[in-house]
Amino acid sequence: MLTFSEENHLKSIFHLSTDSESGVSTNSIADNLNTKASSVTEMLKKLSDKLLIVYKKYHGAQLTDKGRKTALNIIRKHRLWEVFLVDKLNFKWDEVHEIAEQLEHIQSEKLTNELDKFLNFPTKDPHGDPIPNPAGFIKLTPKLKLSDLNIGETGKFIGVKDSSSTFLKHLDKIQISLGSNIKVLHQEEFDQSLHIGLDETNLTISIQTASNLYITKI
Amino acid sequence: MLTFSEENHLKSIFHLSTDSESGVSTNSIADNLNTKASSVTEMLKKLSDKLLIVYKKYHGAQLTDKGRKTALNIIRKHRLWEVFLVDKLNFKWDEVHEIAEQLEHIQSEKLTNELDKFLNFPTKDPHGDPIPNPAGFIKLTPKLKLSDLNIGETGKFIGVKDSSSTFLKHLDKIQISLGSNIKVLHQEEFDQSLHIGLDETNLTISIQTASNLYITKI
DNA sequence: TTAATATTTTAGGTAAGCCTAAAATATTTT
DNA sequence: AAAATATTTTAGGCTTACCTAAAATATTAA
Repeated sequence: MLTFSEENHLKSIFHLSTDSESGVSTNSIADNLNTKASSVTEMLKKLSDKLLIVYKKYHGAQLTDKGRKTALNIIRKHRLWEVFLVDKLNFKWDEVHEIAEQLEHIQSEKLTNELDKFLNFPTKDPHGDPIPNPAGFIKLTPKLKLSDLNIGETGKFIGVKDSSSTFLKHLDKIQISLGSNIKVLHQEEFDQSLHIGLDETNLTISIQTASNLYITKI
Repeated sequence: MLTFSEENHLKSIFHLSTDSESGVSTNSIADNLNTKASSVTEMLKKLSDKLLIVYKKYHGAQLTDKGRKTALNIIRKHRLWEVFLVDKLNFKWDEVHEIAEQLEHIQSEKLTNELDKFLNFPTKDPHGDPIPNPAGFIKLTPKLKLSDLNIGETGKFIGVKDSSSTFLKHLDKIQISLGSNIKVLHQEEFDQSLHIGLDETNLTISIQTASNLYITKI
């Protein structure tokens, strides 16, 4: 049985691992969890003792198989609860993160699996992120951003990099939603903003927005 | 924002208050929460500082209005989640308590109220206990036990005193369920066990069982 | 390849929430 | 109403999870 703090550290290490291949740095975890490096060091020792990570002083942390499975189970719960909140309880996609952060720590394998069944075995959460299966398998899709496309190319919007409420509300406002097909028409030299085609309309989005949209090429 | 431990103490004081009118004793709270009297004393001071209870040294604790509202909100969440687990996720009534003990601490007023709506505003949990409304109002029914009936009287089974998994499974086994009409036919002198009529059949139940069944006279 | 800088760890401190044992107070019995 | 007993509080300790500041190590720049 892990504490909330231990679970949060594992989750953080998992998320930061996908970006960088080698060990996850103490500072990056501290930033991610809004805590201090010294606190993270302590926790890394503890997680290492529990065989959830491999930790070499001054060289960051990497999840063991056991640690990765544990992290994925927490992420599974987080994402299933998000689906529940949006599909069943009328929450908007920008309102669910904080609540799921709490719900992801509820311990009951039966609960998780019954919830999964009740929701009809969803494969993605409301932000387009894949939901791990009970065995800890997750279907990772290549992380191509809209800002990576060349002029003239079209992508299908499949997920967000930044899932903050602020960003999600911004997308709602400009009416970009999961599944939208987006064509890159032109890029401004001055500020790299992109003119895009979305359904029947054209609009301009900032490079900051574009680099937070995951897409697949069409 | 209260800690889990503070919430659990408030809940405990609420439950113990219904039995005894005056202050709830330190020891009874300690027993209820599987902790020690000295730990409870510390917590009572804290809750008193936060104006959630009135606490006089050596004379136990009583909830203030604020404390009672807080306790009832936790109980509301607990019971709504129990309904969710049984009605939507196929849990049995003896399996939900431990999970609801975790879920009751989730903080989100919107979540609680949307859950309530999703469940169609239930008034009772799976054990027959009333669910407080959002304002902290609860409909307390007089706690008459089956063992209080006289020979020949009939009662409708509306709730359990002991909601342990062991007891609930026992009721399942002898096929007594919420709403059953039970007629007291005869009492054994030797061990006070009761012969009862239930639907078309007769059976014998121990006095321990009978004194854990809440009923209303018919 | 040494010096400057950045990162990480260690050392030592705090608050919450638990504990045991001893002291203080209440209650019950004689 | 005093003695015996039970309950509650206080005192002092422990662990977890934080923190700051100083020391150690790694990385980058000159």
